[in-house]
Amino acid sequence: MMDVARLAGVSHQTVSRVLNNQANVRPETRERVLEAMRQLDYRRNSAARTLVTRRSRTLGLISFESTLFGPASMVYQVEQAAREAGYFLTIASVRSLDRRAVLDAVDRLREQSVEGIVATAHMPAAGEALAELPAGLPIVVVGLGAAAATRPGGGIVPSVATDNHTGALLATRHLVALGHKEIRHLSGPVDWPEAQDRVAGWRDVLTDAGLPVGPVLAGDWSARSGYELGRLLARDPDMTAAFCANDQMALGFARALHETGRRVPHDVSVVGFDDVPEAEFYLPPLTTVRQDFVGLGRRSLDVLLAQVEARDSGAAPAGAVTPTLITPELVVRASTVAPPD
Amino acid sequence: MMDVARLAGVSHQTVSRVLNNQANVRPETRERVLEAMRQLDYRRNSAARTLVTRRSRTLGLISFESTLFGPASMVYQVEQAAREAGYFLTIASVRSLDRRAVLDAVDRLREQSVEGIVATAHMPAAGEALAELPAGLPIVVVGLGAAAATRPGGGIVPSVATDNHTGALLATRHLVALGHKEIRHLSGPVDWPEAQDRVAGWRDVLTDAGLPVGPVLAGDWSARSGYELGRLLARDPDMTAAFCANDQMALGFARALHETGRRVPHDVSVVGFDDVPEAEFYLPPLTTVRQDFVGLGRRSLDVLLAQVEARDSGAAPAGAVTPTLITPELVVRASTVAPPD
DNA sequence: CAGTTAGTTGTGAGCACTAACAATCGTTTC
DNA sequence: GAAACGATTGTTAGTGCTCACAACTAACTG
Repeated sequence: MMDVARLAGVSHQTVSRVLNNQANVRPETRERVLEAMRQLDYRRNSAARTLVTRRSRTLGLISFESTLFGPASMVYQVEQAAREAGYFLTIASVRSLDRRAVLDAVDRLREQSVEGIVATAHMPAAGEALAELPAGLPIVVVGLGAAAATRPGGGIVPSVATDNHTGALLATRHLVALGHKEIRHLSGPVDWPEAQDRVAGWRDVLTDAGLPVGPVLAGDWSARSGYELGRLLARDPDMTAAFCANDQMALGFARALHETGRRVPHDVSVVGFDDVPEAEFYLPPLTTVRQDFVGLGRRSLDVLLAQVEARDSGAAPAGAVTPTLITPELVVRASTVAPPD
Repeated sequence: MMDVARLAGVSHQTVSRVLNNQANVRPETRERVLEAMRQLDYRRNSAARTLVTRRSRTLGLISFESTLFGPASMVYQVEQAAREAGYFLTIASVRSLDRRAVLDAVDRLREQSVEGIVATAHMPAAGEALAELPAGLPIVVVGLGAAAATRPGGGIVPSVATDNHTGALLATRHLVALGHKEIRHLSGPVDWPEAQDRVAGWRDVLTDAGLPVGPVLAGDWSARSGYELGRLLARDPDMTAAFCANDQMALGFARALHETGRRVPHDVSVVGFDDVPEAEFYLPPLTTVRQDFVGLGRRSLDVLLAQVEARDSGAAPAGAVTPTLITPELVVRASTVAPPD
């Protein structure tokens, strides 16, 4: 910085002013400084800046180590939104979602002095861990949904999620409307709030319609788990439709049905959840519930930045923040038809 | 830090020594300091540390904004490897792979004073952009493969990639061995080195076997592009097999064949590339070439850290680094059989 | 018992930057 | 024409940490 100042014939403070786009610098001086910067290929040392301003302009992302479409797109959405707001993004991935792993990740990010954290970590253990955090640290949890966690201060951990309950409603009602009576559900891991909300939505529709509610078979979001549950369920002669907790499980499920001689959709209708880009090209093309992952990412960053800025301007942290829910949308394709006869 | 020192009754320097696990601190003093840290929930200010040591202990990842399985798993692999080596990871995603976008991303990372960059950016424009970087900045490109870029200093941009040529060889030979004569190829975007290498492998096998080499149909890695090319190719009555540039394209391709009444694998055999977790559950389960994404991520970080450490210890940067290639593996499933009659 | 040594702890400077204040200059106002 | 003002630029201090070096302590040597 001194070098730039010397070359431009000004003081380092003027260089700083130019760097931060402050007013009150004569245009020609500004130009001289910019030219000097260009010549020296200067770029500011953000460590020094962070040190003195006490603002790192960095956000942290805690991401469950998953290559599923949802979490993966979240990374990019959040980074892009962060960049547009002038923040850097550091990531901390976690292999498992137990309390310890999540707290470790938070610690790593805190050491980096991030100004806020986006956590795409869903299990209750994760929620609890996050609730334990120092009250000052802005955070938003993606996907916690209705199961919002309360923090020691009494506030709620702000969260943004797809309205999974409504999504499940949409999917199940669609099957009911087609005339199905025996509608099964392949759920995600029972301790994930997302999975729970989808189970609840499915159950609510069946109960309202006076239809039998079968046992819930839980998988782990993977196609393999859908396949394995499918092999089990294929023995159930009454089933004419199934709502799967995500598209991958639906894929595995359809494959298992196919192997056991039951055709999709003629014998069994299948609905997924997510609408991954491939779902349209499955055989048959999958009816599914589309989540707005782009909106989820953007919205969560909005919520986070609101906290960051509130803290920065010394405002009291907003009290009870209600969880933000984003409504998903049913996409009807070829995997669902009326039941046979 | 001063607070900790005061509480433990030592100087700030002793606290620093404990913090950095330096020797020559009496065990009981160390314990006292650690206890004080715990009591105050102290964590070091990494900005100050970076400022004085001139080492940020942060690496940067430039990632093409893609939710494909490969790029997505790379993020986690790299983060994990970085963490284990004691580095933080900052990400900069790019929407498009033109020179400008890539250079912007590099700039953002440099402003963060990252010590090295992993770029999962593949197009020649990206390669060129990276080749222009200041010689001092450690970098590794994932996926550039044989098309290594040279830097102004004369060195080669170090790269780690799947051996795509060999992968294509494996896939195509498999089809030839089954007795196919008319083997088509659906490639990725022609300007991606990965796509080019796969095209070359396919062509080499056909030429060696004296089989006809049809036109190359280029897609964009998406299932949709596979589908669209499939609609076109379905009119080709001679075709009995196709090698697709990735699994998603293979999926779309199979769907198009199905729609036009040609059965996979009975009428047309299909091979993919990647072995995404779902490939095993496609209908039919997909024969494909498995890429070792875990190895790719780890290996690229090894290569990067070697440079970072060399620079740190003042060693001359290694001269001509040969690109590291990781050999993929053929996974035979149900989508390939001998041609009809 | 002085002199050396190794182990441990403390002191001062400086990293690159910004905030706060001080100084300069030309212009306006009365 | 002096005082006041606003715009621009400069000076100083301080951010939390590590490095280099200094200082102290206890043990050992001749």
